[in-house]
This record gives sequence, structure tokens and C-alpha cells, in this order.
Amino acid sequence: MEREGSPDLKGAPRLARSTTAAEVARIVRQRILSGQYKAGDFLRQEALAQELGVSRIPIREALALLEAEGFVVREQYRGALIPHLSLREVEEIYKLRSMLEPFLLEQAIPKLTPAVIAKARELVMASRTCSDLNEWGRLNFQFHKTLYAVADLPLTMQVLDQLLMRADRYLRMQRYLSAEIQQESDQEHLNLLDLLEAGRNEEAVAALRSHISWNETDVRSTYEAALSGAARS
Amino acid sequence: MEREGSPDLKGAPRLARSTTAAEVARIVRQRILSGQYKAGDFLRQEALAQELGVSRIPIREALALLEAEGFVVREQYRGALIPHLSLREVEEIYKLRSMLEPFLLEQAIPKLTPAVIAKARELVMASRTCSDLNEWGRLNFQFHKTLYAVADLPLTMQVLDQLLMRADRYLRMQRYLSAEIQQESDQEHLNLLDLLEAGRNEEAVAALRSHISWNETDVRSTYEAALSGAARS
DNA sequence: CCAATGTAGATTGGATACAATATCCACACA
DNA sequence: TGTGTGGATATTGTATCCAATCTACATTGG
Repeated sequence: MEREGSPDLKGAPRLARSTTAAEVARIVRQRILSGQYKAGDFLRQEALAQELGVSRIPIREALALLEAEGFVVREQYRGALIPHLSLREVEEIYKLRSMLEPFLLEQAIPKLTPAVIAKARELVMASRTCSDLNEWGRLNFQFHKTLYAVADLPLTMQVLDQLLMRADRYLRMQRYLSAEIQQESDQEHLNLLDLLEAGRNEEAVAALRSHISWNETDVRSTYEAALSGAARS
Repeated sequence: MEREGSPDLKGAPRLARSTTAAEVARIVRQRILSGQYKAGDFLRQEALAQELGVSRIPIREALALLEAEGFVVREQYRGALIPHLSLREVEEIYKLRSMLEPFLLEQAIPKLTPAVIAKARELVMASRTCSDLNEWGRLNFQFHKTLYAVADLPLTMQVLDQLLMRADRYLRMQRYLSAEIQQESDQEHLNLLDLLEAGRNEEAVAALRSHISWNETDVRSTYEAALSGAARS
């Protein structure tokens, strides 16, 4: 009977789930992103196993996955540690995004169809009336990925995916402090779509660059404000 | 007694090994690169476990690692499959390298010291007198990574690391057909170091771009030659 | 009082055995 | 010839056990 919201995987639907490890990774990832698990915490295998109703084996595979994604750092015989956010990492993430995303957009533009742009516009509209933090982040991802997908560059997309997931930890921090940034972001997305529809491609790529750059500025200032608020190294 | 060369991990030295899974991943990765395991093959857990003298637990974690690195694709209830090489992936790898590596070199240049350049020169020299294929690839990696390391951009380096490992599968294919490409590559590396030492930084970055571009041309032509040799899709 | 040492509990890493589930393949059958 | 069914095979996951190691705390010596 109990199904939705229950963390127990035993009763989870057999369909719509690849492996238990992947599902565990998904749940733990969400919890790290949502702040339920905090930086500096160790993820205890036994505790996770009991809470999710699975054995330690898939937990360990999930932790391996999350390590590859940068969500935890595993130290031998000590456990899986959630790393602290760092300004250095923000700078790297945004530098890499500003290299990858304009490239992806450029490659995508010749293959863009009205249907793709319509789909992207739908995602922005949904994001504007979205109050849930997790959902907003997901829609944000989907927007970018929808546009880039037509470029058909799976490896590049895979690299970007991991960057966006990492960036999400910082984006969420920002959301706690200022909410109108979301509106600005959505507006910039719409503007980008308008430019693409009008065939003003170079301006669109420039707008994307500027969008990413502004995002970085926001995240950085939020990060620094958070640091000055709480005494930290 | 038996130690060197034995694939059995039971008797491996306790030092210089983090976890069994990481060691298994390292061995399997080498075997994929060296062609001992071929594209299209499935890696069987039980077979690997028996051959390496470990249980299937670390094997499974190793396969998870290798999947994150793109060396295998795991299909549920079917196993870990070594993916075929593809021209599309070559193009993506080299496009990404040509974005990341010049950036890394630019960031590294202000921090380069004579000691670092000397270390890099040593690596090229060693690579010139190196007959072993595995060793040559390792030296090649080390050369690039030594220069970039001083930029102190760990995330970018991690991304590049995975790209270089993937690229290695294609580089090795090339080596089977033409050996003098190695000499050319070494020469270009030396040239790059000369430019850096002379402080001709922009020329050095340009030389790196050209080096990567030439590499791609070589790999592509080798790939296409191999395809025309063996009938394939 | 403080530092070094030592010991006990907790935790990870790994082995083994076993159950459940899905895939693959060969063989019987229409 | 084409099809489908059952067993062999392989992966996925569970349960249990043990060794290696880390952490915290207590003890001891100065």
C-alpha cells in the first residue's frame, strides 16, 4: 500500500528502476542537493542500508557512483565524506560551462526545429510557476539539455551533465537567499529562445555566454555572503 | 614468492594499493587499452574474480568505476560490454581536448617554473627511448599533466584525465599502423617546451592547439583506414 | 598537568554462500 | 522453415562472517 514518499526500496515498483544501486544514488544525490545531508558529514553504509531497506552491496556501488560524480569523497576505512563547497570549484565549473555550453549551442543551432524550441519554451513556462526547489532545478536542467540534445554530442553532454549536477549544489545555496534570481534566469531563457526563433544566432550564443557569466556572479556573491555570515576557513 | 607479473591480487604488496576495486579497475583498464579485451566482449564477473583471485564484490565496484570512465557499458542482467570505438567519439574527444588543454596551458604558464619544464623534458626524453606501448602512453599522459598541474584546477584536470584515458584507446590503434608518429609527437612536445622556456607563450599555446589538431587528423585517418580494411558498420 | 601508549568499539573492505531474476540458446514441435 | 519453451548461464541483491583500520577514550609515565 504505502508507496509514494516511502524511502524503502523493497516495495518500490519493479518497473521504472534500472538497478537498486542507481536508485540509491539518485536518492542520496537528492538528499545532498537538498541539504538533508550536509557537507562534512560521513555517509554510513549500514545506516543508509537500513533506512532504504537494502543491503550494503548496492549502497557501496551507489557511493562509488556518487564519488565519480563528485558528490562524495571516499576515504579508505573512514567512509564517504560529503565535500565542502569551495569557491575554487565554482570558478572551475563556470569556466568549463562557458566553454562547453556555447559550443553545444553552436552545434545545435543548425539542427534546431520549431518543435524543440516549443518544448524548451514549455519548460521555461513550467519553471516560472514552480515553487518546489527540486523541481525548478530539474526544469532548469531540462531546458538547457533540450536545446543541446539535437547537437547529438553524447560525450560532451555527459561531461556537461556532471558539471550541472555539481553546479546544482551551489545554485541551491543561492536560492535560499534570493528568489528573484529565478525570475531573471527564466527571463533570460525566454530571451534566448526569442533570439533563436528570429534566427539571430550569434546574438543567441552571446546571450548564453552572458547568462552563464551572470549565473557565476550570482553564485559567487552568494557564496561569499554565506561565508562572511558563518565564520569559516 | 610469485609476485611480479602475477595477476593474483592476494599476494600483492599491502602498500601502494588503495582498494582492491581500484586495483581491479586499473588492471582491466590496461587490458582494454592493450586490446587483450576487445570491443564487443562482455566482461564476466566470475571469470575476472577467479583470474584475479578476488571475490565478485570488488569486481562489481571496479566495473562501476570503468563505466563512469566510459570503458564499459553495463546492460542490466546482461553484463559489462566493452563499447566499440566510433569516429563520433574521436571527434568529440578531440574537440573537448582542444578546448580544455589550451585553457589549462594558459592558466599554467604564469606559474611554470624551470623545474617543471625540466621534469616535462625528462618525460619526453624517456618516451623517446621507450619501446613499451603501455609505458609510452603513460609518459605521454604524464607530460601533459605535469605542465597543467601547476594551474591547480583539479576539476578541469579530472575531466581531462577521463578524456585522455578514452583517447588512449584510439591512440593505440594508431600505433599499430604507424610508429614514426610517436617521434613526431615527441618532437612537437620538445618544441612546445622550447617555446615555453623562451617565454613565447602565445606561440606555445598555438603549438599545443596544432599538436592536438594533428593528433586528431592522425587518429581519424588511422580509424578510417582500419574501417576500410575490416568491413564494419 | 600533559604527552605518549594502548586498548576496545565502530566502520569499512572483502569473502562466501545463497536466492531471485533476467537473458541466452538449443532443441522439440508445428 | 519458423516458433516457442525450458534449462543453463549470468547478473543482481541478501545475509553473514571476518580482517584491517580508524576513532575515542582510558591509562601510564614524565
